[in-house]
Parts: sequence; structure tokens; C-alpha cells
Amino acid sequence: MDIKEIEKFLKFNQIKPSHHRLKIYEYLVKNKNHPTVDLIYKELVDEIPTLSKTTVYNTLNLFVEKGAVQLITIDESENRYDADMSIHGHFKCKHCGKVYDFPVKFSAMDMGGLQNFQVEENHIYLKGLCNECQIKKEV
Amino acid sequence: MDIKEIEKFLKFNQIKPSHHRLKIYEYLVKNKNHPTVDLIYKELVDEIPTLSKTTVYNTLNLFVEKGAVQLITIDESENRYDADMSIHGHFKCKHCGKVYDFPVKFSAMDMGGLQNFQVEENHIYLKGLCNECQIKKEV
DNA sequence: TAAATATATTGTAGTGATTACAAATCGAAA
DNA sequence: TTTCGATTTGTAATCACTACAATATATTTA
Ligand SMILES: [Mn+2]
Ligand SMILES: [Mn+2]
Ligand SMILES: [Zn+2]
Ligand SMILES: [Zn+2]
Repeated sequence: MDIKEIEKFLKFNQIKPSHHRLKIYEYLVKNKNHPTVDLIYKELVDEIPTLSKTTVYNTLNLFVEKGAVQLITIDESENRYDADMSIHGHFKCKHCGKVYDFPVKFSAMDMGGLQNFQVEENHIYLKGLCNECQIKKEV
Repeated sequence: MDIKEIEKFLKFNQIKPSHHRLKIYEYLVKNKNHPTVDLIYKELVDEIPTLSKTTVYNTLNLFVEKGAVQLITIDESENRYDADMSIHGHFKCKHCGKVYDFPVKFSAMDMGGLQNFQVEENHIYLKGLCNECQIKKEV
């Protein structure tokens, strides 16, 4: 996804593509880490020295509101963001803190008990030890 | 689950069953709402006038640490707690805010992509409109 | 182009949930 | 009853996030 496509995508989602907005969305697309506001700010402030953390908050809230980005509440104290809007699961390693994506067969989640509930968002969060961290511990 | 059973349960999980701890755990078991710290405090402070909010925080952190209670991060700004440790899903209504339980066929979540990851916690959160709130809107 | 208007960004102060910590209280032994 | 460790409390601090007014930037109008 190059900058022209990002611009199109934002416009399509009723978001005026300002320079900061382009850069923040680009960051999310290029780094499929599931960053916090603080991380996004720290990573971009060198390239955009005038960037304010408030702008990062404002921009991400706008993206979520417009449905361009999803809010991930896998952490208990900090919100994370993901440009991948497809239904997929997240695994957070309790040791290294990394958040991994994994595919989800969604048909399986049939919500047996809840008839006539209208689902708008799906969040599937697992926590434990990632492959790499297990190997390190075994040594 | 009566008070004697609760005492046993806490002891089994290496938690000394003080009066406050018993009451807080009892609250979680009897009210299967998925309360925030603030709600638990407000509901119990009449019965236990000396109760401090810090104690509610301390106690819930202890419960989670000992594996007696699970932390639910379905909200983006407040933590919730659940005495039901079985694997089940949570649905939060965006309109009334209520958090419902629903059964989950866990076999379906096979984590295709992530080989050799050790899963310790499962969180399945859905958000949307609950049955009752849909009916109200249709009127 | 220049003035007028709208929109985006910034900085600072405020809020609200959570934690740190030391003092007070409680409770089980000795 | 005294002692000693654990629990509880109250207060201050922290940290993520928001409110808001001032400034800067972009867009429209004349
Ligand atoms: Mn993802
Ligand atoms: Mn539940
Ligand atoms: Zn890891
Ligand atoms: Zn509802």
C-alpha cells in the first residue's frame, strides 16, 4: 500500500488525508505490530518533529470512529490499534509482550445462548508464552 | 455457593479468607454481572462502611494473581472482573453497556498460524446491540 | 492574489482509573 | 495480654487519555 493508495483509502472512509493522518495510517500498515499511542508517537516524532501526542490520540480516535482502524483492548492499561480490519485473533506473549495475529474460523463462534443479538465487533484475545520465549526458557 | 464453600475455595487458591475478601468474592459469585472496581465498592460499602476502594483493588489483584478470578478487558478504560473461570465469551451491548455471557465451542479456535504457542488465557469479546436494546429501537 | 472561513494541530491543564506507600488496625499465636 | 505478621486504610502519586482554547494550516470566496 503506497501513499497514493493510503490517501484513497482515507478519503473512502470520509477522512481528510492530512500529512499527519497519512503518516500515522502508513505507520500502522507498514508495521503490523499492534502499537500503543506512545509507540506510534515515539516512532514518528523523529520524522515529524512538530508532532504532538494529542494529534496521535485525535487521529486514532477519528480512524476508529470512521471504521478505518480497530481498537484492541488486549492490554489492561493501554489501548492498541490495528489497521487490519479483517476478523482475526490476537495472541499476546506474557513474557516478551509481542502481539501476534492468528486466523480465526469465525463460523464456529455461533453465540449459542444469545439469540437475536446484533454483533458489530469481534475480539479474540489469547495470552500465554510465544514460541520463541518458550525456547529461550528451555535453555 | 455459601460462605463456607467460598472460604474453602479461597483457601484452596492460597488466599487467606479475610472478611473483606469473602464479601468481595461472594459479590462476584452472586452477581454474575461483570463489575468494575467502582461498582463492587459502591455495592458493598453500605454493608461494610469501613471498606476502602484500595482494598477492592488489592483484593481483586490478589484474586487474579492466584487464578481465582479473571480480568476482563472488554472496556477500553475500565477493568472488569469475573468469578467464572470457565472458557466462555462476553458480549457487551454498546447501547445499555450490559455484559452478557455466552458459550464458546473452543475447539474451533485452533490458532492455525501459531504453532507451539502455549495458551494460558482465552478472551472472546463481542460488541453490538443486545436483544432488548434492538427491540426498544424498533419501536 | 488577498481576505475570510473552515479545519487540523498543538500545548496545557484536567480527569479518572490504578498504584505506591506508610500508618493504623486486626488477628492469630505465644 | 503481649507480640508479630498480615490486612486494611487514606493519601499522594502515576499514567493513559480527554477537554479546550490558542495557533497554524488549508480551503473558499471575493
Ligand atoms: Mn492484528
Ligand atoms: Mn462471564
Ligand atoms: Zn514471547
Ligand atoms: Zn443493550
